[in-house]
Amino acid sequence: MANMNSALMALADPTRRAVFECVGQSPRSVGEIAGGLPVSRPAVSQHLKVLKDAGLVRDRADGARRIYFVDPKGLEPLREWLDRFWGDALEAYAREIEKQNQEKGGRS
Amino acid sequence: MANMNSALMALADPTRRAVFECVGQSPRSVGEIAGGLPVSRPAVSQHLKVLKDAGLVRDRADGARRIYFVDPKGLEPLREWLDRFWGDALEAYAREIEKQNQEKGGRS
DNA sequence: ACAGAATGTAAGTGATAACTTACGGTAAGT
DNA sequence: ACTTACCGTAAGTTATCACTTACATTCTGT
Repeated sequence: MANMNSALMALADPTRRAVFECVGQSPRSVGEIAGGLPVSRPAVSQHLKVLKDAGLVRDRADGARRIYFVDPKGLEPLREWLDRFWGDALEAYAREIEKQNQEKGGRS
Repeated sequence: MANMNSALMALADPTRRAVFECVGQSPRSVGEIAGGLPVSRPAVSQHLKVLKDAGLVRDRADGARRIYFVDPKGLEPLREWLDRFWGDALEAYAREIEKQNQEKGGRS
């Protein structure tokens, strides 16, 4: 998929986000990632599959191992959505606070 | 809570994100929000509670109605995390691609 | 005071997701 | 060729989540 929805769903789970951040520090194998987390290796493998389907990570072969590394492109849709929403939210919030102040001052 | 984890979990659900974006366009009541979505009004109420606990929206009384509006502060932790991770990811990705090119060129 | 509107909450249900163990497949070393 | 290491996937279980209907509460207007 690799759209914003799949990226958000993938990053929502704390364990999976820990996997993502671990891979973000430096490219690592599945066993290395699982070694630093309180879950089994297959669990990490499944998390990596979700992250890969979301376009957040990619992998390459290294002998019998598989090295995973982050793909910044996967974060781009999320960044764009957040930036756009951020601007609108700031404006709307300013208008809302102004409205509340008017209500306070204008009451009988 | 109002940390990054709760914000991500709250925004992961498509319906709840639709509620969030609807409120983001302009402050609205619960009934107005539910009118534009294919779910019941109590469902919207529950989604708003999650968004409120995550610090993403706030509400004010308006007679018998409740007007909900976005709070940009709720998005701030998520923005900071994403910006920081974005920079690291770009560097790491550049190193990774460089390494892959070296492997290609350096093979016997 | 009463009727109606708007909302929050409780209870129950179906689906989904995260995790485990068990198994199959591929690559490296002896 | 055989063993070992590393990984992905299937099957099953448990918990959580999103949704619905039913009910309680608060506010407004008559």
